[in-house]
Amino acid sequence: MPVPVRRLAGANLPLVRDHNSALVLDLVRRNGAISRVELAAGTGLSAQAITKIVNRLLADGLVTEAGRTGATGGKPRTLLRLEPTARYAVGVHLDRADTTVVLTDLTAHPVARRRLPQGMAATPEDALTAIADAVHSVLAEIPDTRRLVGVGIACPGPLDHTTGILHRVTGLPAWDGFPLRARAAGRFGVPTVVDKDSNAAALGESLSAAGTPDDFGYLYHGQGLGAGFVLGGRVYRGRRTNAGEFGHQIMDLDGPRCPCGNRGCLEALCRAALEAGDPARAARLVGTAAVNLVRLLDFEHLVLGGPVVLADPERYLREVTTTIGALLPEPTWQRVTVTLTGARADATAVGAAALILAPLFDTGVAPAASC
Amino acid sequence: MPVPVRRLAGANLPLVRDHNSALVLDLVRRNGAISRVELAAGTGLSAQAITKIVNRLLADGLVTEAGRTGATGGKPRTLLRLEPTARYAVGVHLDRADTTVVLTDLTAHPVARRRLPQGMAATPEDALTAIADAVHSVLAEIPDTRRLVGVGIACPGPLDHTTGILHRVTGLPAWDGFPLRARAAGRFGVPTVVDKDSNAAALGESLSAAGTPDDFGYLYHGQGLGAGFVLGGRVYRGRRTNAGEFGHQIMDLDGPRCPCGNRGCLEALCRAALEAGDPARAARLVGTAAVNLVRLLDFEHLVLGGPVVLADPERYLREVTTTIGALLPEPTWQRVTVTLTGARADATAVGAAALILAPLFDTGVAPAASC
DNA sequence: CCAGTTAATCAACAGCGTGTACTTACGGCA
DNA sequence: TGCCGTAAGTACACGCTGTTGATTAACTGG
Repeated sequence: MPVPVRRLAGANLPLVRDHNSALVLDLVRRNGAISRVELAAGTGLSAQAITKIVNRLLADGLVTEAGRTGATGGKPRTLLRLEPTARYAVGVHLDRADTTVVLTDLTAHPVARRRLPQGMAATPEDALTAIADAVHSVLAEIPDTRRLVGVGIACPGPLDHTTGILHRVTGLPAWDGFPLRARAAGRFGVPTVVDKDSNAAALGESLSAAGTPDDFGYLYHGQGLGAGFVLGGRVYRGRRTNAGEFGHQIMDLDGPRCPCGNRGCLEALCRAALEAGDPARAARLVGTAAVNLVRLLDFEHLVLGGPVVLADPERYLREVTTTIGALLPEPTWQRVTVTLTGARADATAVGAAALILAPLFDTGVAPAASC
Repeated sequence: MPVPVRRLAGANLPLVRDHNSALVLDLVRRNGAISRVELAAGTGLSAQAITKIVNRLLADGLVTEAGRTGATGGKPRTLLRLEPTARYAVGVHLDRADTTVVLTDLTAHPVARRRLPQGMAATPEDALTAIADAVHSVLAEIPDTRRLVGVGIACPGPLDHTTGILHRVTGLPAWDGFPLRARAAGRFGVPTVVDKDSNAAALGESLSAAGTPDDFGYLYHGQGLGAGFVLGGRVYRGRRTNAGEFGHQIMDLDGPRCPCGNRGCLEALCRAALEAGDPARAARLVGTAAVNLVRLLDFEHLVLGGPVVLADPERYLREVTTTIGALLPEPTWQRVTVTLTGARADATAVGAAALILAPLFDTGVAPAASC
């Protein structure tokens, strides 16, 4: 039988329910405290439907009633909030030199944290063992282990997010082809997801920062340079999870050779600047590449993170911001805002946890940006 | 009352129906001819649901039964096809120097075509009058005017797709702030949509070419250089319809000044190459910028269009392809395919019609790319 | 204390896909 | 020619969704 091209996407009643529940939960999350009336207006659903949905969420303990608004001549509105302790997620940032494990609550706020000296220099199995220990250690903070939604793992690419298999991680042949997701899931016994570090960090920013827009780019400057894109409120990974290859953007046709074989890659230029003791110039180069990015994807918001950024965050931010301001014309473009990642050094680990939390607020059915 | 952040997205029964109908219609479109069994497998819906949905589509005349497959020991499958004449759309490519108007059927194939000497050099009202005449002229080809879904208009940016208002079109102050969508809709009396030329062309490729993937980039090389992105089967426009600003990608930090004020913009480099009588070099420059694009968005497919490309399509295609091959490493990247736009000179006008047809195959509720 | 107003809920209902059972339509074989 | 096995496609009752229309809850103001 010829296999149809499109993957399953038929909608039925349970799916409608889950979608609307997630939609309401997402609205509660974004607004901090919100009334049923506003939920109805924000979703387009009737007040009656909101009542039913909220009752389900209350029964599940996901939201709680928290005070009421000042009345304006009628019954005051009851405010609803997320119950942070209703669910937890573990985020693992598996990096080259070390590993960070965090436990976050439903609001993606970290409540426990472990740092492991083992990174990807260790063998996969050794690293997994150390991670498993740390995961079990942080889980002691949870009142009821059943509240754990799952474990998210962020690590350097390339990798395949759908299968959770790592590919050719630079300089780490032992991890090439390692089925990280399957192995980790087997150890933890809970849903496990693997994603690129920059994707995770971007999603983490989306979930943990309050007013994060639906479209923005996360720029990670560490040993390498990567980017994570949130488009329409979701991580955009591309077909092979290769999206966000920021470091090898060709910025200078006659530039210096990069180990990748090409000339004038952003990463090669930045490295040269850093080795020359000029981090400000590296930041300006990233700013220039960011301008290209803004022009391509119409971003109005960028988030900066990673060790190089955090070495002197304010200066890095300043250099990037002024570069963008200098290279973009006034009219529309000037709306672009640039911020530093909220979770600082733990941003990627928190983002890894966000990989697990995000589906609670988005069941995979979303509105279009069409006419 | 504080307005909730998120726009309406609550799902109810009618929406489920429309979504599933569009989903089925999309599967029929993509596969050319497909059986109910395959529709069930492809959507995840039960055979009974497919029966109901297909019956609705048959009643509406959108699909027709067309033969059956060879039986394999049981009842043979009945094949379903789109009925091309069931719906029509008009596409208008309003360009600087001239205007192209096409009428397409449901499959986005052009069935009538008019070329107008008036472009955006004319006053908006004069141009609209000429367009309106052409639109009424092509509508004579339709058996029943009620089958017209609407009119799509593609023109150079910047513009706002949601409002249909043009902004600061370079060198055409008369059009600045012109509410094209509203004015055109008033004249035609049918749904009207306005979008950037490159966005329209990209969507047109998505709808008219058979095996177009869900994610690809359309590169337009004409008077300027623009790009249109189809991500997850939909045009990605960004918040202000500014996505796809490809011409002012900075490719050479020490390059020549561009009229935009910066140095080394792709457009400036290409223009210099063309003026030097070296179109091959221009194509290679575009190829280099395309490599950056592929790395950022993980594209496995690119489509080339626009006058400069079509001046010598095969050579342009060859130069771009070889450049990409030279700059991308073997392993994963090498899957990238590059093609020429199918509709050639009318590609943008056909794409404008596709803006109207696309919602028939996608109601705005779509699957996620999540775990 | 009651009228006016707004929030939230209760109750009956329409319509979606689903599950079970049935009909249709073909090939194979006697 | 007729029967059987197989697979496609359909009827019908059902569960569950959000919706519409009426009702109750909770506050302000006179």
